[in-house]
Amino acid sequence: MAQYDYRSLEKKWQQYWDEHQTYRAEINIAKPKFYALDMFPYPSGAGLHVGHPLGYIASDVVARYKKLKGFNVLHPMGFDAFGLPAEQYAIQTGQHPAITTAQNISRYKEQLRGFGFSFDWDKEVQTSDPSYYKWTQWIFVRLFKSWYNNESDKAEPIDTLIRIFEAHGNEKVNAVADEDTPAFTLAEWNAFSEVEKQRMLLKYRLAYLANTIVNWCPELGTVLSNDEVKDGFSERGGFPVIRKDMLQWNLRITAYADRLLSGLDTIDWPEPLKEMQRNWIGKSLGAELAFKTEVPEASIKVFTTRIDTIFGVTFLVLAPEHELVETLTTANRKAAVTDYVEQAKNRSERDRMSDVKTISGEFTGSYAIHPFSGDKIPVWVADYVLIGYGTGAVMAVPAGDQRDYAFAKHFNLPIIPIIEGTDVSAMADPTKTGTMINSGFINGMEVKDATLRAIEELEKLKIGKAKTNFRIRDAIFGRQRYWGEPIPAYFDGDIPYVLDESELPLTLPEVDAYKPTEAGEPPLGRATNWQTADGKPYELTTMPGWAGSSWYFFRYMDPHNEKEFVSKEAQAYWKDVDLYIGGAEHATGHLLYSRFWTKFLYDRGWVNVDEYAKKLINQGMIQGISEKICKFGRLGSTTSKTNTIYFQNELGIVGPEIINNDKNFHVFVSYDVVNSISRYQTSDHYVLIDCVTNNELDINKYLEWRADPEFADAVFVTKSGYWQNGSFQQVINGPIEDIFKTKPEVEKMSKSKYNVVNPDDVIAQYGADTLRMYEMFLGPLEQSKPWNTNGIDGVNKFLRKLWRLFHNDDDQFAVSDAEPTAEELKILHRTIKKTEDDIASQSFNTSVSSFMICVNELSSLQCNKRKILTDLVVILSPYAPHIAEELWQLLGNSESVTQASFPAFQEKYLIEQSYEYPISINGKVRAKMNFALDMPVANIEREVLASEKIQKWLEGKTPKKVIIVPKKIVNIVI
RNA sequence: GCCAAAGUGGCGGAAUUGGUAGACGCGCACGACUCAAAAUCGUGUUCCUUCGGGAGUGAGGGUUCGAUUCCCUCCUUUGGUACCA
Repeated sequence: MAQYDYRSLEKKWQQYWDEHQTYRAEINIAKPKFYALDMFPYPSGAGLHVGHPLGYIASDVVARYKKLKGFNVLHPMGFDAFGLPAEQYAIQTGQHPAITTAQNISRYKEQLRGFGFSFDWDKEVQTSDPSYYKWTQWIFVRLFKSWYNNESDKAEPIDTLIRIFEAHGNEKVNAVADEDTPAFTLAEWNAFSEVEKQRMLLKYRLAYLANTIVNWCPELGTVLSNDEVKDGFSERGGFPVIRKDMLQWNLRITAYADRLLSGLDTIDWPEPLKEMQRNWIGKSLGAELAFKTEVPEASIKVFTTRIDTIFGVTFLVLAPEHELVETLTTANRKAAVTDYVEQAKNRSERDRMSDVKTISGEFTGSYAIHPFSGDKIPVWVADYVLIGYGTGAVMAVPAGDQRDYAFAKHFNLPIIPIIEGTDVSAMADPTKTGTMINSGFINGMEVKDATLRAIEELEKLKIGKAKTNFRIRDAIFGRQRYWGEPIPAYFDGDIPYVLDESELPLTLPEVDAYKPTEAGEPPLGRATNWQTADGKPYELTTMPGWAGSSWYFFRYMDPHNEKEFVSKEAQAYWKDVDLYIGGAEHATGHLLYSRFWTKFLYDRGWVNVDEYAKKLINQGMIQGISEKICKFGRLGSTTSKTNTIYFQNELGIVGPEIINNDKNFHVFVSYDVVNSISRYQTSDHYVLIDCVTNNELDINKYLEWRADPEFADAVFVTKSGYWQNGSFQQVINGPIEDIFKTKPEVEKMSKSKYNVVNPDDVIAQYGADTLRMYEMFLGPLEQSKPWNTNGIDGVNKFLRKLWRLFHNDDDQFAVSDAEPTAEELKILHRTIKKTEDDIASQSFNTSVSSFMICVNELSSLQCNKRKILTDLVVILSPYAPHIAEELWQLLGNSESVTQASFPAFQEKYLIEQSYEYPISINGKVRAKMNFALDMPVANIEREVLASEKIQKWLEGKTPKKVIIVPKKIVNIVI
């Protein structure tokens, strides 16, 4: 093999790596570890497109580099195999989702193999495998058997809570629990029945069952988490989502809100992503207080961040779903309020959001009592108050809050200014500084002091206290679906119990269909015998999609362990992820939940880290460029401005030349003439990207792709004529322009847009090494960019050039054993240094550039020195492993290049003897002069000023100042 | 609306702490080799220019001997998020 034949070469080495298990990672105490992790994919039926592997390539480069640097590298891959598409497919076809999933996984693995990744496939995990989800269920069981102790600020076994109850009741317990948890004494606890005890414990468990308002998607027949809902529609499928009150499994992630927030400061994650998580957690400091009403047992709790504005309260507002709405509504307001509440409840998320400007609400007829002034304050119900945030009720301060202001204006409620100098005649003033007025005992105070004083007073009167509120809600942990991990719980009456560890995994039962039962139960309701040995029914919902992905990074460390989810030894050695690469779209989903699970596992002592990923990089998305053509809908008669084509009538007859064609046929118009006829109805249609080059449609290819007789007579109108029946007709005088323009658009790659670029095709044409290097070369990793094959030839050319460095004109391998020259060493060591720096800062694109420069320079020096080329192959191998292996072998090495060590750059080759200084005068570069590096600054100055050229520029003036920055510049100021 | 990131040739994109803007690649043009093509190699390529030079990193202003880089105002794009009290 003499030419660079990537096809056979890449196949050969991929096989070699498999056979020799080159990338097997075993615990080795003697070596430092490095854990490079990719977000594992959901194996969709469409296979990989060129965008998916971008992050994998980057992590592979780092993994291979770290290995060369002497690290023991764990670089695993697996599959997030439970998911909706496989289930939807199963519902339609009756094929078991496990079969579809297995097929997709094997296709994915085949595709991934083609890239030459250094994955250790022995570590593979699949979340849908019972030997994996056994441990997902195990963690769920542990969550159920844990509570959150605010005193120790961590999760503890539920037994410790029971012991406290048995000794003291719950009066001294400081735990995270349901809002409605009542206080009870030791005596009361002991008097509880077993059912009552269990019901009470459920209020403390980290996995619990509760009535929750959920995002219900009727089309999908399941609930969705907040991050699965976009603008009131389901993320997958785009079906409408409504709010519904349901009994649901939840995880008490709110217990960890503060630690999830503070933990962000300890990890090296992208700042925008951290910010997203901070916003999602939404910590706000304020106060909670209760307003008494005329009904003795009904006091309204509100949360506010502006307790200083308490004297500006002129009304209270309840969310329509608020439990006190019914109690507080007076008889004469009943009809109106009930009507309003009904209407608000039935509105979908979408309606509510698109309609934020309409002000609506109803007066309940009741009044609350202002805690300080004793004034009567009307209580309203309005849907601008959300039941899901704070207490579901607000104290309205029209002077300080724009929404309250608008509401007050609309319903003619009073507005009391409470900060001196603010103007509330036209809008609210949310200023947070100034002196309080109209404010009773806090009059004359600054806002800051007023806040403290008001809280003090609330606490004294025992009607309120300072409170931290979080936006984050507990995570709903159940889906009414088949294809997920069964929740390992059963019911005795209405009390849930979890299975014992020894009974796991609770495997998915066979069902006759994958859709809900007639009675509307989840698909698991179809399973026969879905119950414990003594006949207690199992839970029918399965876990949400994010369950399996919340801890997989630990399983990779020890995937075959049947006794533990990860052994103590494996976890102690691999510890945490050193580099995690994946998309930012998981910011408030997977990346938050997995941090939560890690902290829980840490609290209970099963892992020894409370953050699992030290460093995270979000790779950008590679988008596709879709191409559209313009089709005419309705035709009339006009002359376009730029040419003489006539559009005659309704039938789609294009010009006088083809007026005799009275058939109804398709007319497409080139995009460079569309504007001149834009008053007609046109529509855009996607075109398979293969039919388009440089925004020009290949009409024959297009018709071939459509393969539809209806298109046989289609007319394609261009600037100077039209194309029909295989030939082009010119209809105007002048130069022929038969170019049919398409309109490109950068969008997400998707089947329906015909813009998917399959990596298999690119690999077949250029090879995996070219594709790997090209994806790295395309631009910064974090940035999203459209896929564009325009530059791929350049990378391929580079690899061929590299190959030729090792071969003579007759394509025979030929390297020289002569000693390298200083210049050659300089080129090599500069490249080594650059490669190291670039990998440290993840600037993979400039690294590829530096290789190109290196090879260009070496080949112009005709350098084929063994000593240079050996090191060059090693530093290139993380990017282009196949060609590197081949050249490494040709150089006479018996082991794989992955066994080599990364050459250290030597400063001595890089030291410059002299430096060419740009000489600038008042900031403009006017000349260049060479000086030895050790030349004193004073001497440089003297020589510069003495030079003729500079003298000319100075025009006889004396410089005010001469600035010399070593190895940078000489600047003369006149 | 709020939060975040980003605006540099025909294109993708470079530019350590402020120090020769446009590296590297694509594209384009010309040339060499060839009967020819492919491949390869070489030269040029921000714009304007009277060939002296001038302008130039979204717009405007500021700090500086010197600004793509720092500060202020504005514009545009892309993500995220929202009656969050």
